[in-house]
Amino acid sequence: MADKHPYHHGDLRRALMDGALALVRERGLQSLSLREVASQAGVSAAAPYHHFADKAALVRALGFEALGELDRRMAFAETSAPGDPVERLVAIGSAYVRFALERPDLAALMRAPEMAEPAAAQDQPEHGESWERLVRAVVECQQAGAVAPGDPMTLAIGMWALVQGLAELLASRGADGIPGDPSAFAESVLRVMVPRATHTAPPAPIL
Amino acid sequence: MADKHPYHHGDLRRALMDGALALVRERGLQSLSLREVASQAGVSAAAPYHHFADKAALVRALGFEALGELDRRMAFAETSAPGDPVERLVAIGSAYVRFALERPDLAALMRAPEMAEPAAAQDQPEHGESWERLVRAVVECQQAGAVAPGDPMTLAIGMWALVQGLAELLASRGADGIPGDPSAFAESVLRVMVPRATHTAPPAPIL
DNA sequence: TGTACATCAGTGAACGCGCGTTCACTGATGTAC
DNA sequence: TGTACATCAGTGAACGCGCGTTCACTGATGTAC
Repeated sequence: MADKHPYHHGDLRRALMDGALALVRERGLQSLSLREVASQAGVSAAAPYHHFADKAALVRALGFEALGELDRRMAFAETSAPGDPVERLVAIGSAYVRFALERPDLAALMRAPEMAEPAAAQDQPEHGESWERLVRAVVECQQAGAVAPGDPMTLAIGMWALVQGLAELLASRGADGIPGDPSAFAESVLRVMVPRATHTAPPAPIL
Repeated sequence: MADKHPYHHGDLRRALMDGALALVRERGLQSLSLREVASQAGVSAAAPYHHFADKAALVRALGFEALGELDRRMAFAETSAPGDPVERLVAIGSAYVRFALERPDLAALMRAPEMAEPAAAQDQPEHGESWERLVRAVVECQQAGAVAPGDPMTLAIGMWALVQGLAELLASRGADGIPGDPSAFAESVLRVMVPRATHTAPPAPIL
């Protein structure tokens, strides 16, 4: 049991997933190779097939883990700023951007082509819980009169797209010409871009 | 000359680029293969090397063409709505989304990893002209008092991210649950998300 | 107008590579009696 | 406590594949005299 190379690995499935994650992190999802993952785990090229049906299954398993991690972060953001729905919306969006910047490996896996295949359909719908959190935040902003009225879906899709675009932009172009911390910058962009209510004035003395 | 298979192709460079474009369109950038492009053009696998230094050079050539096409579309959008800067901004953003939805092949090539390599640095900076057009439109909106004041770069990056995120979202998730034409939907999202001026009231009788 | 020759744009065969996956196998483990 | 046996999780060799790229080559073209 204290042997350095026991015949049975112990938790090869987990080791393969961790190794794959490291590989994606270092060299990108495109150059993820099942053989390399196996050899990095000190195991033959055939061994992974006792734990995953094929390479796509490994990628899918990682993708769902990534979705879970994103959701954990967004759930935490949802508890912030209990009194201010706009700040909460910003926090939720900001959590997405931070997630994508800190864990580009997970962000890539989450959006892997394998995740869109019918084989992945047995699990999570659409964006999972995270999407619902965002919609909820938008609706609460509208109820507080802080954000433009209208179809909340339209707004939520806009926010989702914004946040995803920001993540990609900041990740790829690095911090070219952007002052300070990229995710702080993203938050300030988010704050500006939240579609505030224009026609419904602040609940102060106007009329 | 009227021979079906003349020894010299005529314009092999162009034929290779067109073939590659078709391949990317059909099966994605990831499965673009130089050998297949060559054989599809009816030419040996070595022939492309008389026209491109390597595969990356082909991809880069296509990427720059894609940037050109995007810029052509954005330039056209810039001429619309001469009296209304917000509508012009929406039109420019909308042109990006339409481009990405109509020509996913070009959109992918434009963002290909090869475009970020130092070898591509001898050409276009950042996003080329297109980016300047967007900044210009944002500034004009601000000058007209129609859009939130503040650093125009922040706003422009927000719009760019939004538009890119929308394109990706609509392209990948198809039109799941989205009514009507995706690019029309994108335009309506854009219209809602343009950060209108809130504190500076419309230039009407207030004080 | 004709010929010599440099240049260009192809060919076809081969290189070495890493990949996902399959197969028959074997060593280790755990359970039933 | 000991033994028989089913099951599980590995091995190692091989399959066939398509890839980017290099090489020495040859056919076609165009130019100088």
